Amino acid sequence: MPRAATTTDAFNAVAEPRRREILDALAEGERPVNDLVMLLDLAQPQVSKHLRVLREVGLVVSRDEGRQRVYRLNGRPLKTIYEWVSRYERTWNEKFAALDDVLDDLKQKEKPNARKRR
Amino acid sequence: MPRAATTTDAFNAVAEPRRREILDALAEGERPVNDLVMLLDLAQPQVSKHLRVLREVGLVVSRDEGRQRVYRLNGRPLKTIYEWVSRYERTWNEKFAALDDVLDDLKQKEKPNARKRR
DNA sequence: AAATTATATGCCGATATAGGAATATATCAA
DNA sequence: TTGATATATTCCTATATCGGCATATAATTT
Repeated sequence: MPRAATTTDAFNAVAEPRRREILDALAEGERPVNDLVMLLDLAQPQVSKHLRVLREVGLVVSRDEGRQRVYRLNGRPLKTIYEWVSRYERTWNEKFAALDDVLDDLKQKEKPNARKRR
Repeated sequence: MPRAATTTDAFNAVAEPRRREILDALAEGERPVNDLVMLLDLAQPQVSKHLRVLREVGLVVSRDEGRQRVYRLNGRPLKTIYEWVSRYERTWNEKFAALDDVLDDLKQKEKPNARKRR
């Protein structure tokens, strides 16, 4: 069984750094494909392919404008990632870590035989 | 050129749902491999393999305890993901969106020929 | 109609998966 | 020492990917 398709979800789509760059560029405003090509210094077909993946997971939407196709960001699917990773904020944030220590101490007073984590 | 290795960074390591499950389990406290095997209902070799990937990107560390190997979470590498995805919070958060609208209006008063996004 | 511009798709090749099964290694128990 | 337990590694196979290149499609201009 190979890896899950890049179009499976936002997690997989966004694991590719070029696609994150594309999203970053679109965060400043919608753009036609060729703008992205020049901005990111990528070959046009690769940009179109990356955009296809991003569209399939709903991270971008497009609109035709003459012979250009203008792509626009839709960050909504990133919410899933944000929500998952947010739960871990305490593991690198010192303030949270300090708070956890206090809470651990309180718990230990309640049940003296509980063992401490972290 | 194939996809970037799963061990390239946290983005790639965490794109696999089983590995997220493992991290979720470890978030509650360190555990030996077999605990994870039973908890997640996965085959032992697959768990070991997933743990290897997680270790290579620094998301877990291990400690030997008798014949068990106890794994502990290190969320630090997730910070990169958090920081990247946080920049997009406004794209799904209504409050931010409303704020952006206000800011857009203010900008339009300054330069009347600026065009509006979103 | 022909040429130009903008974008998408198709084909190719190399490669790193993920799971399954078997096996290796290492520690502990009898 | 033998057996049991805990974990890691190896071999297997199928497949999706990424980039490069060529080409298809579609709209616009001359």
